[in-house]
Amino acid sequence: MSRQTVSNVLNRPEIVRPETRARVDEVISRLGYRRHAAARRLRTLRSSTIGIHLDPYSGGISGTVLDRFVHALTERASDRGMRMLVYAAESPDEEIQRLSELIEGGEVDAVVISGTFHGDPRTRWLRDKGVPFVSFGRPWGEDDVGDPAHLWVDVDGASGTRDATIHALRHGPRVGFLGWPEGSGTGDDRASGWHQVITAHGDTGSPRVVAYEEVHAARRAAEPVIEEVDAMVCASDTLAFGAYLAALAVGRRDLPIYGFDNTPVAEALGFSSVEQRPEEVAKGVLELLMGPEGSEVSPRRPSPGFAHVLVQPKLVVRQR
Amino acid sequence: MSRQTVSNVLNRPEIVRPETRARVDEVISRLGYRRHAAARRLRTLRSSTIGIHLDPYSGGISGTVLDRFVHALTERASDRGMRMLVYAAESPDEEIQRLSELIEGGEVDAVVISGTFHGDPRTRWLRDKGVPFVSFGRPWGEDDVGDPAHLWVDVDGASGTRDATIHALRHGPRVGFLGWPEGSGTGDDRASGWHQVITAHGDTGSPRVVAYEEVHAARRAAEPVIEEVDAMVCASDTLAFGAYLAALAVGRRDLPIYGFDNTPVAEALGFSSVEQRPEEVAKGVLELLMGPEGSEVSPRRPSPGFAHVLVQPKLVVRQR
DNA sequence: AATCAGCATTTGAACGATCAAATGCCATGG
DNA sequence: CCATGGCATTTGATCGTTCAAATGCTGATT
Repeated sequence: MSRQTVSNVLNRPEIVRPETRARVDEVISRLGYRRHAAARRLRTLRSSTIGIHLDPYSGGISGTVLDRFVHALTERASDRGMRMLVYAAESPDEEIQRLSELIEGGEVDAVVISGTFHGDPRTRWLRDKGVPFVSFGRPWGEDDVGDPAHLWVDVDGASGTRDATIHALRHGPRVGFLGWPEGSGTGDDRASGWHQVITAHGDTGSPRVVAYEEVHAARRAAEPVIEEVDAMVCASDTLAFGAYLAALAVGRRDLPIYGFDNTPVAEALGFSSVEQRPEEVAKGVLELLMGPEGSEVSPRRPSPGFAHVLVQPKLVVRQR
Repeated sequence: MSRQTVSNVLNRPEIVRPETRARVDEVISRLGYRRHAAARRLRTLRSSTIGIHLDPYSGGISGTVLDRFVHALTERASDRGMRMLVYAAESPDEEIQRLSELIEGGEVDAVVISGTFHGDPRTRWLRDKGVPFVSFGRPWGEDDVGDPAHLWVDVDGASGTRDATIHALRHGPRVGFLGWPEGSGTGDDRASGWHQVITAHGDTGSPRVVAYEEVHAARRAAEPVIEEVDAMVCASDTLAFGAYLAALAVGRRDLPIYGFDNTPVAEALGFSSVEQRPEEVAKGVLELLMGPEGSEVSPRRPSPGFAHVLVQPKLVVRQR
């Protein structure tokens, strides 16, 4: 029995005669043989590993979304014979440093980055190096959106707030919006969903207020409008938490509130929230990197139709 | 210039003549050379990688502790020239399956497991295989505690609730405790800290109630006692959240509450909480695996004094 | 001047797998 | 009976690094 036949049984079983294959399989399981990953990597020059950045802990309520995403990705990658290697970096520059160690050392075949912004140096660096990568989050720069060299997966925020707003209108015509200050791609996207539905409904006076991603800032922002609305749609669960406290303070315990991210807090306080579906995002990421079925990172193909995935979020309705 | 000299510059620079070293360094940075990780792993039979399990997302508020721990571990491992590989598994049996792939394939040199329990099959399997591992969390079986073959790092829960209770006594003598049903090592440990302080204080009537780790269960459990206490100490932020809602419901908005884990919710609601200090836990894990300074996983040494690390948590006091 | 110690550097082999090409085997057909 | 083709299996080379041992160099000692 030769090395190569064993190798064939493991990598291309269909070319080995069934009886030979069975014999090899038997010996493999009897001896408990496992092929050595490093030797395989050396020979194939593939690591079958995907790198992913762990954001610095920011302390936010919505931090769980990224963790759920990492988890989902780990599960799905495992199904495709891939491993996930995590790395930490505090700044984009440090991240490029880490990336270059990982890529040039052959430790990862591809990377997943998140929190991309317009003019992100990581994006440029990765593209220049020819490294396969996907970002969780749109680049939010007009030139990049149609660019098939930059693969991305994102959640359709506008669709989420649209659904929330439509549902909120059941409780009355005045549906307020509590969002982030203008200028962030994600924030403006979420605001637009509310705005579309409200204007389509002929409304002009529903209040819109803004606050930074912090519970008490959100509460203060919500207070002036909380008594005059029938429901509040918010850009995040953190903001929704603030709105909840504001409503409580004026005795409107049952004011319908809609958050975003469906965090444990939304569940605990019992307000509705838009679920980002990290599992779907993870699925999209792997499809972009490896194709619909593949078990290795495929070279970037330039078909614009398959460069992006926009996940439809799902409104989770809760009664209080 | 020979291969080996370059290798020496990278691995044992002190044995290379300084001028030669400088020349090699110059060429390395000029060519942007990086050694190929897989080849190194193959030759040394070390992967310089540590595996860590990602728990299935349970939706709890306190899930953030483990994520912070993973993050801290990733940062510190990187400082020591180590990488972190994450894997997912739904059950102990599946986890053993994953572990055996990773270990026997030479993908990891050591693993970190969490949530260990008495008679945990993972522990036994790892020990039988001779795999270096550390658990985050005590095994909670008497025979294992003194066993230097099972390295562990844990947070001193009793110390945390002790600090919280001592602080709570400033607000009055009746300090209640909201914990988990008896039988879990961690839960009983945290309860004991409160109990020690309360009895040392000569108290006999301070109420103790229990609930499962869920906000509304906690709220219902807290309701019957919430009016008769001067403060509440809780075994987790989830429980504390429930106590907070119970206090709010009876108009005791300012009742001092002490949680555990110092999650974003504690910060948002402004109650005190015991911080687990995941960074210290991560530091302890690496010290057990690699020694105080080393840059590779060291063979298990049998000195009982260095088999365990008990991290002192820190009470974060908040005013409302 | 020749020998030797001590250190710096180079050489040959090996880690365990896969790739590409060569070989062996069997049935078929001239 | 031997050549041919097609498929299954084996052989030789290689991936990039480090280990162990050999070699080369320098300066001090005999």
